[in-house]
Amino acid sequence: MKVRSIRGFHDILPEDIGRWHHIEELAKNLFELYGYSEIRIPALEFTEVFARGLGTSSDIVEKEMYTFTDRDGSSLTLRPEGTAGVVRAYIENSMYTKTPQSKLYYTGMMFRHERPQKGRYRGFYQIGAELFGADAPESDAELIAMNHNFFGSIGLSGSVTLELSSLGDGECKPAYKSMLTDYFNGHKDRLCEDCQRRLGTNPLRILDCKQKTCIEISKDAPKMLDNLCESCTEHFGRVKDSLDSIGVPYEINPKIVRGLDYYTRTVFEFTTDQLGAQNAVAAGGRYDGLVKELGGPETPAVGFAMGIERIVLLHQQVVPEGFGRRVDIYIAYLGDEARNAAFSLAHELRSAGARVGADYGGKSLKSQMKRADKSGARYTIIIGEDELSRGVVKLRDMEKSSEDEIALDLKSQP
RNA sequence: GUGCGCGUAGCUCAGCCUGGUUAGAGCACUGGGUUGUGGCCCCAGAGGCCGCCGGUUCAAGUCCGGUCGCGCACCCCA
Repeated sequence: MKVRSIRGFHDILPEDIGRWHHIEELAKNLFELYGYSEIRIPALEFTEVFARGLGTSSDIVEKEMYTFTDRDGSSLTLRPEGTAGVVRAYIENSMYTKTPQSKLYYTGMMFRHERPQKGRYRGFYQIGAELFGADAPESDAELIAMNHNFFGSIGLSGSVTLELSSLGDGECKPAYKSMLTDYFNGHKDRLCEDCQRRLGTNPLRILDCKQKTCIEISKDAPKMLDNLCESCTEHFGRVKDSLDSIGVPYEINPKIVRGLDYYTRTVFEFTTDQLGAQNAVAAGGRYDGLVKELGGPETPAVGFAMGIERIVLLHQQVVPEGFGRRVDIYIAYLGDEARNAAFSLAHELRSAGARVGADYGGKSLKSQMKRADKSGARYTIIIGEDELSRGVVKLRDMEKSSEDEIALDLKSQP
């Protein structure tokens, strides 16, 4: 029996890594442009960090966490998302005493024990950013704009849609929730099985149900956006105005339901219709209560996370070519003496900064040329006995199929 | 956790319905056609517990049952 990887976990192979690097580099550079710094935090935390952070009724905490007992009996969990751990680090390192605002970004693998499907893995990568200590709506807008610009920078503006809503704050959110529960209770017998259950757990999700009768019932349900308190209405209005003022397009979707319990006020998702059932490629929002919930001072915060696999998948569809790794020069040789020369020359060229490919397998020149072709090298240097005795090598331009002889030691810069 | 689909060469798949010689193709790989020149073409070669276990049968890649694995969808979510 061969060894194999765990279900839902996958390898990212060399042929794909160029695209990953491209996407990750653009994200990091962009985030730093906005003043964010990277923070690296553990993949493993005390279970409590997530249980308290995400809310015990959320599906993630209820049934999707990789939780196990450590040798001393404490309960540990592999992070299912990034925010709770960043908040823990923010509190533990008293970052609120250092600067009035903290702008942090992170990247790494997250773990959720779900049934895998297209664009969904049990071990998957996210890049996320969190802004602590800012309660102004313009901060929400700036963060969203940063996310929007990221999609622009990797050429996916046309493939994603920004959906925006507000969930209300500590006051109007619970009030709306009970209003909604009352409403759906009145139609309970007509709701689907799932929705009857949701009524008890999270009535907001009923609004997102795909069953025909549930959709019908939802049509006349009270809307969160009509029931925001005065300050939340004003906050949401200013978020929209700010986005308008810099031309970031969005669609209001009052049915956005985030999976984590900690969100307040602004929530948003960048969605696509090109990835099957997994339509969210990035999502986030404001979470003003979380820092306090985890034992820190009352601190407003807003953040988001992007699913890298999903973005890579989408990027592959939109920009299919051009991310293979290449070498600049391939060195082919004939004979033992020439092999020594090839070995030294490869070393020299690499010292000079060229990406050089060569294999010393003693294969035929034809075979070496094939490998040179596959390696994507623009030039192939051919060292034969003949040339060696004259102190020259052949430089073949693989695109033009032309050859020149150049001196072995004074390499002209190709 | 639920439903549906699929497991045959490194990869993509045909063959299964209607059981019957040595299980096929394309791509990739190796060698040759060209004593030292890539892509296109031609020739040859190598590469298979037909996922696994059991059942039916004279005979199973093919039919049946189970099991494991994978995929998609639901739930939920990045």
